[in-house]
Amino acid sequence: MARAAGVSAQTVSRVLNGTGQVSEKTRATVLAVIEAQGYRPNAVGRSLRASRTPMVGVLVADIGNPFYARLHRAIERRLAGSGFSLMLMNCDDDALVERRQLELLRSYRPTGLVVVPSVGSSLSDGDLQAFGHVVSVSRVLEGVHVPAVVTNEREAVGSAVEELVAYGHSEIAMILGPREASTTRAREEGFLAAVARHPRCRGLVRHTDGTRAGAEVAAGEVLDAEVTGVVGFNALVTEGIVSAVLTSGLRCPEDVSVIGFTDAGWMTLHRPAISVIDQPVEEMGALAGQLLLDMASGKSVEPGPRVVPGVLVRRGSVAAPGRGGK
Amino acid sequence: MARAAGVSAQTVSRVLNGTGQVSEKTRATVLAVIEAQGYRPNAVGRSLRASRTPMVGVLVADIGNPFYARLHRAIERRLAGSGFSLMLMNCDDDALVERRQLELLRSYRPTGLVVVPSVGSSLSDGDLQAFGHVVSVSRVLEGVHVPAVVTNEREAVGSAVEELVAYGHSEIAMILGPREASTTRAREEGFLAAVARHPRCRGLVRHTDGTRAGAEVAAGEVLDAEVTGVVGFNALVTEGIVSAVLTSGLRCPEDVSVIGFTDAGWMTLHRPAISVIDQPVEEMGALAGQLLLDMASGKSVEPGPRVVPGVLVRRGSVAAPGRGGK
DNA sequence: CTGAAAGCGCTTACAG
DNA sequence: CTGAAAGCGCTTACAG
Repeated sequence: MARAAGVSAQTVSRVLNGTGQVSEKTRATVLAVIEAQGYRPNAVGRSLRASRTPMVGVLVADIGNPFYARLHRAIERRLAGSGFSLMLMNCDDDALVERRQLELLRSYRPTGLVVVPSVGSSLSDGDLQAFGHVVSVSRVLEGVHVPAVVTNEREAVGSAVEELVAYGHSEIAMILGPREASTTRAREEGFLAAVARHPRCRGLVRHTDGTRAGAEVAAGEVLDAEVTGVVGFNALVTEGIVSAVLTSGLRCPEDVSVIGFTDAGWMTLHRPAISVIDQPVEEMGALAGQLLLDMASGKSVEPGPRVVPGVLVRRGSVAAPGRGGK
Repeated sequence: MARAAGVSAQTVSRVLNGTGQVSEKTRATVLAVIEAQGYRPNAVGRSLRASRTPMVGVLVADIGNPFYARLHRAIERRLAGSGFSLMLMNCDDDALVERRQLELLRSYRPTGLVVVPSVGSSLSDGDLQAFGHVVSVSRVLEGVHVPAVVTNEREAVGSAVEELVAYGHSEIAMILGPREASTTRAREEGFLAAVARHPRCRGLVRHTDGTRAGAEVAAGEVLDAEVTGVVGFNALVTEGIVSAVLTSGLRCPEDVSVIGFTDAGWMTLHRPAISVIDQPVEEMGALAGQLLLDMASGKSVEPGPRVVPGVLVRRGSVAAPGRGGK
């Protein structure tokens, strides 16, 4: 390349990076040759020299979950034009796979990492410091000091409980995810705290593996227990709840009210449309991307959570409890 | 690292790669120091030397579409343990973004590329040869000679038509995606060919932008035209069709039968459950990964399509046409 | 069995 | 304004 233009490699480098002084004539020649040859600078050489790759790893628990797909897209959008590329990795919510994926990522010397820790993740500050800049999203790692982007889980779930109570429900349940997930604990606490605010109200809680099938079983049991309102842990669990309502022969919302967590396309398609606590995924991804850009540009960024509000979207799946009530 | 173990860099290299001869004693020392330091070889240095990065780019049209998320996961699974990492990129079905993403990817000198071309993609053989090994999936690029993994679109859509005809439908429609997509053309041909096999059958076809909103409008028009059976182009379009059926006040399957294309979780949740032509996404991803591994290992791989069968999954959304029929 | 030398493509001082 | 030199971390011959 440099030879074809009749100049040295570092002159090409100067033209490409806009550093140092280059005569207008030389610059034009170099740019012409670049164009003619379809030359593209080798990012590997550049990274070796810089000892950092302009790449941000994104490790999520389950790429099949639309929430994470939307999150990836939002981060990508925020980082567009910054020169960073994204390397998306999936760990199937397996702590061992997570560790293996991070090892692989680390070998590329990335500039940063956005991580949604797996359930039962054993990641420590020590593991993460090799990544330079780390932001965690949605789930929080115990004892790890990195900036985190999270939803106001407790308040958001609380607003779902208040909605059910306002409609007159007193026997309500929440179908949760795995005990080990920080989101499960936060949403459970929010649920129980909100229920406790209403003396006549009784709250039932079930933990599941977070799959549709698991949630369906748990929801079936809860419905047998004469509950009239059910809150879902996430979109998949909400699928399981709706499925259980259908197979139990109960009607929604006449017999059972349902509120989901995290919006999904099918929720507006279902009859009744499913009311839901929606998480601002785009905002969360953009914020995570911004935090990473700040850190990468040397700004000091405090560790700890950035809380983003979940919002109750009212549709048709909540009504006054009528089950056995007439 | 090498210094800490009291050996030269290339001895460490030999231990790490299992090449050449290393005494058992030296090997043990080196491994101990690697372990103690948490040393991880720098993939960048290795790639620079090899002039190829052990990385496979995966460029999809829309990461928010669960089909592509499942595809990515299947490719990842097939490539697990091969030493290749995946770099997932999204182009939002925009040919310009696609080109930009590929430029970025190219700067990393990846070993291969799996691409689902964007609608209206202008990619040529010339653009793609910089990637060494390329496999296209789902959509096919006109005039580009690479191995491709595709569904038997025509036959699969044909089987949906046959199903409707077998139930007695004669006025049927298909809501398609964008004209420029190869999948649209193939599915349209399959639809029209199957309809043509039945003289009493009339087939109506509508092109859309492939979004739920666009499909909803088109499906609404088609339902006004007294069609009794509708076939969807993909999962999102099928959402639009189901939504249009709901808002039109018609009942499925009593008034209108619906068959989707590409399975999605909500389809079993909807009442009636939606019958669908399912694509074997896992198989497609595994095959794409396999083709790439074959090419990377120097096997000669013929360009051209590998056809994988779509399968009709019968659920509850098809019945005999009753609309105005009694 | 092990090390010194060279080079992958780039950028950062340093000379001129 | 431009180039020769050095070095990022690795691996591939080549000596010993």
